[in-house]
Amino acid sequence: MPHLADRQREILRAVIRDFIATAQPVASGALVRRYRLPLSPATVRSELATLEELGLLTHPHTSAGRVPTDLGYRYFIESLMPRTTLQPDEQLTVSHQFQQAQRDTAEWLRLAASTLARLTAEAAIVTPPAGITTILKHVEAVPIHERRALLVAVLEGGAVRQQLLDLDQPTTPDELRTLSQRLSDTLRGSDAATAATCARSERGLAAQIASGVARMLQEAEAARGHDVYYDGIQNILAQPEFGEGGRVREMVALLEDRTRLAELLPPAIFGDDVHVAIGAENRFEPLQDCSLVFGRYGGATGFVGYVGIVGPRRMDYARSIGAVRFVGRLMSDLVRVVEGN
Amino acid sequence: MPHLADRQREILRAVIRDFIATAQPVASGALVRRYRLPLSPATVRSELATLEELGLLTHPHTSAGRVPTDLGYRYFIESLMPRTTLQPDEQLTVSHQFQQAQRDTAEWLRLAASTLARLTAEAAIVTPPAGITTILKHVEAVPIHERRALLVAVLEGGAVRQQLLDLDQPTTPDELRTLSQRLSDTLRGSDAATAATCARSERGLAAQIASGVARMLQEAEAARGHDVYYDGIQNILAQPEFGEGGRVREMVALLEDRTRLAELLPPAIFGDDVHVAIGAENRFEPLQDCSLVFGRYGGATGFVGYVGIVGPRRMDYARSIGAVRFVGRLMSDLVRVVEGN
DNA sequence: CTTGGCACTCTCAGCGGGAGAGTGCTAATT
DNA sequence: AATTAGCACTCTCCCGCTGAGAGTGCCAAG
Repeated sequence: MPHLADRQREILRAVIRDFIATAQPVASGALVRRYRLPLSPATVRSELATLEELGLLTHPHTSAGRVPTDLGYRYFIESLMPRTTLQPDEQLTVSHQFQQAQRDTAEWLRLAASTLARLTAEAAIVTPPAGITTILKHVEAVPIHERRALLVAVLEGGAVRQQLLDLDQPTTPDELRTLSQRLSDTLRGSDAATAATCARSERGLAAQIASGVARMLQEAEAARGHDVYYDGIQNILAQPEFGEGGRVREMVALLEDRTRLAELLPPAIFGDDVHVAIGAENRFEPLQDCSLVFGRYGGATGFVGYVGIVGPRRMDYARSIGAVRFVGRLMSDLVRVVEGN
Repeated sequence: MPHLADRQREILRAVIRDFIATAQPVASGALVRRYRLPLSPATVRSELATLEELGLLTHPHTSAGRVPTDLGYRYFIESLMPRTTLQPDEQLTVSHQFQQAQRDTAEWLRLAASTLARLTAEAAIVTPPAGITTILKHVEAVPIHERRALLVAVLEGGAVRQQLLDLDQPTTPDELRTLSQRLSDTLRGSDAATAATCARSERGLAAQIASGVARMLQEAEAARGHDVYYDGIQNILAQPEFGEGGRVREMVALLEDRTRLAELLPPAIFGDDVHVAIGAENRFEPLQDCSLVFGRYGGATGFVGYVGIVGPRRMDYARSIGAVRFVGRLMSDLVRVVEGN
């Protein structure tokens, strides 16, 4: 990261601000006018040339204004940007909505995605908390008729999975109830492998139910890859840089392909704080013109999920980072509540 | 609906086929060449003029080819289009996927949307089966710690809702189990109102749980409006007629606004068969350039949901209708299975 | 080091013209 | 009476041109 004089920092900041606001290359004259710089356009021009040599800005063509490079944005984020939080009233509204949505895992994941999309005016992505969805807390067999039952598994963290089971032998509701109570106690705390082992040591109906549970847990593990929530595609379409051209379609295709999408957020988060990948810094070819702002959330016991947004490089990073951080924190709180602390 | 001579029908069919395939106005010469008509372009031109007078075709401008009107498409669908079904191998693949996804309501709704989007290359919309989600089949209180429990309600049709409950008094797992068993028996078959009445006749912990159930059922009723699944937005972006311009954004905004979206499909289905709304036939302003193909699905007991697609007016109606019909039938089968017949 | 001045470059919108595609009409043909 | 060939006419689309405008880069003066 190059070292800059104060005046250069000031000018770089102004260029990026302006470009974020207008999506147009920024001219020396416009900078002087709009930011009341006590300098002449010529002086600003020479500073701009220096910043360009340092790799922080570019030129679309000879006689156009300046545009930030990935490195320029990076510098901006690291050392020029104020650390902002959401407005108190926004915070209040959002956390209020979250409190109302505790009830249902799927519901609050969807809420998180739509809230984030609205707050940032970008596309938002949320993955469910992993780990939480693969350990059994309780199982129940609900009779449908004498040869069929609905198996309902409550997982650590409150997620619920269900599966129909055709029973080998006719069974009364009472039998089923007793049996599922015993199995629920036996299987509590199991993951898929443990449940499968247990199923082998049982026989008859009990074995059938236990292996049904094992299958559900296994599916729950496998489903993690497909289970991704997104919202705010319209916000991407509203960006002038994505207005036309086939690029948008590829981006949307990526967002709609949950299997690929699930791989987008997780990598490369070390610390606990929000992470930013600018332009070419992310590995996904269709997103080379985009930036990602993402973080992880989760409880004390290490069940973590990811939450983030995708938008143009030219993005209000201060606000985006603030929003992702805030929503991530709210989600962590909720996970902790569900974990029972 | 005007009456047409055989030759006119033939020509109209050819025009619509061609326009669906190419998205370009269709010229008389091109028709003769491509469809090997035993006529001269001049003859075809005069027939085209007749069809235009009848309101089945239009002209973008004087020296351009013909384009179908809404009425033209309507005539095509009613009397020119072959009734087609999906290829046997497609049917097999799709129904196989559906069988694997029985387990989870949310999962198969999502699957239905993505399957339909893939089959038709349009955007797909699916609503959950209503009714099914508002009558209780079973309730279970899972202890989290002594003052907190997770209430899990299994609804008719196998949907599951859940809610955290802070208990007024410390309770042992065994107490909780006994209690929830009794309440499950009492409340089976209730809707929100009945459960609320029952809650008033109980006291202490039982009252708390019962009113929790009532609240969940009520929320389930309210949530129906928000609970819509869509997929295939990328397919809309791929259509040449929607390539640019702000119209697409409005369309996507409509799809992403679940509250409005939920109102899109239900109206005006009388019979059991698939319904088509062409262009201005639907009430939604941003969708005036689109057609909807939608149907309802459901079980014998009258729990119905809607399933459909949105695409450009210029759409392969035969295939779309076939796909919607097929997926709708599969979903009806699944609902019936879950209902226990 | 800063600044005014100036030449130079590049984009963009607008204009005109020519090619091409396609129609509509009319008169000839079957 | 229906069909067809011929032809004039219309409209779009593409191409190249041009002038205006915006903005830079450089240089020489302050």
